[in-house]
Amino acid sequence: MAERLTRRQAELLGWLREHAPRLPHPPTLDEACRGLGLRSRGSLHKHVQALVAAGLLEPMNGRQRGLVLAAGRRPEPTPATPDARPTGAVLPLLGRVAAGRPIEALEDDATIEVGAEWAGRVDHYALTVRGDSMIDEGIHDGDIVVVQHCSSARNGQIVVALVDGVSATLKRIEQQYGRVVLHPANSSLQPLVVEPDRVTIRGIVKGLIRRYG
Amino acid sequence: MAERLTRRQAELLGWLREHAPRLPHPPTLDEACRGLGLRSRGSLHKHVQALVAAGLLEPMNGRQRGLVLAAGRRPEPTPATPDARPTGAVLPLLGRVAAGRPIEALEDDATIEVGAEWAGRVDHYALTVRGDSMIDEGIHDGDIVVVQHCSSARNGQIVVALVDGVSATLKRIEQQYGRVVLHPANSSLQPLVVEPDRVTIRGIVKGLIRRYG
DNA sequence: CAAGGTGTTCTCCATTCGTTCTCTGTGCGA
DNA sequence: TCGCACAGAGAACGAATGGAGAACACCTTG
Repeated sequence: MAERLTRRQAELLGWLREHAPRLPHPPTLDEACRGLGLRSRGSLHKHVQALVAAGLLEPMNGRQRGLVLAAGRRPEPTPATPDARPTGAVLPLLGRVAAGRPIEALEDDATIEVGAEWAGRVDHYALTVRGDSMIDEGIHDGDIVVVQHCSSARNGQIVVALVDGVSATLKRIEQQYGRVVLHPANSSLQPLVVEPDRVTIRGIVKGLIRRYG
Repeated sequence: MAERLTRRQAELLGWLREHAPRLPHPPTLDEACRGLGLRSRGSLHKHVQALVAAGLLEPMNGRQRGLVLAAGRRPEPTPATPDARPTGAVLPLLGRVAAGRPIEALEDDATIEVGAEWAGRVDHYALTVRGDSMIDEGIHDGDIVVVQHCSSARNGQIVVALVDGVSATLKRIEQQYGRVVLHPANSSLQPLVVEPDRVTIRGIVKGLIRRYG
């Protein structure tokens, strides 16, 4: 029973975990074949049987569209990868940052799980990006940026900046003598030039996470 | 009793849940037939009986307009995903993908730690992006893309595509009848139009990770 | 009463889909 | 080199599913 999954079995399991929750009905073997790039139901069926035997799939018993993940009774925490338990980090997701508006607070204790490279960074937090003001930097609406809380920055860094205490924006910063230029990365927007004491830096963008549908 | 609903039974149930509350009377079998695109009362009736047997519909007992949802005693709790895994995941970092060149293999067992949203996705891997061919999509040189291993894609998705078995590229795919258009997201590059059998899809881009200095 | 609407049951049919089988190929270790 | 585990293709079979249509019983309405 403690059999190790083969590569293909693990791929099938991963595909099901990914797709099954979003499908209106459990998939057929043919659909799973297409999902995995197979052409033969029969081949896939062998992998299905192995997963059923491992307790990871419900027995199909001839039922059509019977490709259903076993109910969670089986702990079996993701075998497949014999990984060295790389605990990810949980950062607070503080809200949204957009051009021209303050950070909207999200419902409290929203969090996002990020890669382990951010583990232990207690001075980091995450924001959801609204708007396209940084699109030329590849920061799109809906992306999540990882921000290090920090009140100063080097020129060229992308910062969360408050102007006059409001209007949190994501901008590339350029600090010159006697003035600060906040560059949007969107050719249809103008740089903002303000006196240094009107600008508050709230953090430096250190990472970006995006998910595609 | 614990039988799973078939596709059609589930569709009928969904139709009833959507429409019944807005109708002045419970629908007749014929009305439900039209709603589901059926022509035969008899066929629909079989599905109705199955739902009655499952306790999801009130027994009609010959009553006219007797198609009534069973009283809400059956909440049918969306199984959802039983796992709330707060652990990060390790994906293999297979190499680099660029416009016009095959995937360069990296030294073996290079890995990257990603957020827990990718945990258990054994069919996912990561690639480092080289070049600017997708810059208008916000995918920059040096970014890391998370790719789901997959051999087919829907139009509009960003895929890792091989043309003639070589030249792994990151492109937005558009599959038309008899041809495939691979769109770079860079206004200085032209879309690539090829026959479907020359294109091999190696995966679908599902996520993006960037780190700023 | 007749007519039409409606639920019920039945038979017949087509397609989908799970299952099993054989055959092939590949990589790996003894 | 052989054997074995893994992987895939494809054919064939039968069960599950889904549908059409006819026939009938019951009811309401004119």
